[in-house]
Amino acid sequence: MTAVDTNLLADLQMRGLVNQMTSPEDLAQHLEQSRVLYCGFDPTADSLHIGSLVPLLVLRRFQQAGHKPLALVGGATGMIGDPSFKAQERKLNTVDIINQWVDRLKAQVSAFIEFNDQPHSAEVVNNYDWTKDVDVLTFLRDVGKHFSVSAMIQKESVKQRLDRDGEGISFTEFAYMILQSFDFSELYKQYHCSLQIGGSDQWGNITGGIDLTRRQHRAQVFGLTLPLVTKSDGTKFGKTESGTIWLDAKKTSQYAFYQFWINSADADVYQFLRYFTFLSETQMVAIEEQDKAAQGRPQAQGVLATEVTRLVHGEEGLQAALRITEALFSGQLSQLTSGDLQQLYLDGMPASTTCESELTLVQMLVDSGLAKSNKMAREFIGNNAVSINGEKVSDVDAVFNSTSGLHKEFHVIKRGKKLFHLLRWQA
RNA sequence: GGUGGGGUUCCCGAGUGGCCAAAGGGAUCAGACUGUAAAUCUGACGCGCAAGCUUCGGUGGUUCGAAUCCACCUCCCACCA
Repeated sequence: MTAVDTNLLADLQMRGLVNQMTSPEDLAQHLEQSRVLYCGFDPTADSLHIGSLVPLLVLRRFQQAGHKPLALVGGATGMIGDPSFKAQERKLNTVDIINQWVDRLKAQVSAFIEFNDQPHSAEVVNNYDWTKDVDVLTFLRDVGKHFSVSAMIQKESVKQRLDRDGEGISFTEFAYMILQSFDFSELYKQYHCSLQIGGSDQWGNITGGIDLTRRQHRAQVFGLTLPLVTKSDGTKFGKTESGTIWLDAKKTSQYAFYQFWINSADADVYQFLRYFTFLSETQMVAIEEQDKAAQGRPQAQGVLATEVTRLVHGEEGLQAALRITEALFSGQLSQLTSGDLQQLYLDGMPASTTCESELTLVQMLVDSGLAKSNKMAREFIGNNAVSINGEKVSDVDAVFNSTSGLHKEFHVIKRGKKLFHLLRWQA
């Protein structure tokens, strides 16, 4: 029997990672032995985003404490679409696309949990495997019969949708809850899985699964939900001006990822350390104390960005992000060597190459995506928001060519305080 | 299938023949102040240097002129069956 860390629940609570759980005392006792738990991830895009980071890391926390995590990829549920707390019915994606996404998610999810020869080695499962061959009649008789529609419409997760004027819900989405419940029951049967974790919006779906498992297998299983990550200013966590922060480095570079965390607000950063890092409570308290005592910029954002970037992108990814950050925010651009700039290019700094012999500043801004239109580009220049290689440029008609660049090859374009682009002239 | 109500610029939401590129709010962006914060203040926020051009679910029509009127289509919602 694997040794189990019985402090796990206390640690999760200290971190604020417990939103709700079913029968807390029984669960605490249940977790005194190594158990199997699962969390589902639906393929709603070709990558997970940082919204899934909390559950992924909690799976890891459970595994470190000696439990066996199952990462469920929703090949079946992803075809339906979870209506929980969604304001509108969603468009269905094609089967082909969903299947591609399933493969990507499998790979992504695997990076957060350990696969080894231990009894609590992680596994990735796909609910399509046990759903695809269930025919409608069997499903309705064996599964659907256990659900009461009047109970289902009482669930908070769909209630507001039903109450909301101008919106409705299709039977397809309404049935999602049943599918997810079936997963839990099935995983209990196959793996003796006795705990499901998920975001707070999953409470209704999880309790549905607990009920079904009890009815089908006369077994007590548990649910635990994690808090929704919120920001103190009320804006949505995980979005920036440039969009969603993805876990896939091809969609959000390590540098952009690192930058996201370093821009965390003071009011949020200490909570984020608890959510997203594995630092001990003493370490985190020490950081907070020191920041309070010190004047000026706190260190917490740096610690957070470093820890999370390393968790998601590994040591190499972190170093790449740090090199770019260092060069852009604390170094003198003009002192970078040609090699340094090459490295930034390789590290994934936003960059492009041009073959033109010369370009106006306006064109450079638009081509690099730093300005959406010529008009905006002009406005930025007029506002004194643009600099090239560290020098402010306020001339709307400015023109550049390769010889005006660093090492006759590179222009570092900066718009505003934080957005950079590396333009490289093709020889 | 029937009846009624809707689809406005990123979002919410005004606008029911010209004064409408379209109120207001939110989000977002830039500048100042700062710590690559917060708060605050200023400005921008369809495209175009401009003249002007392209938008209000789609297509056609009425009109000197349409987001606004008409026809058809399409999608959504509610109720009834």
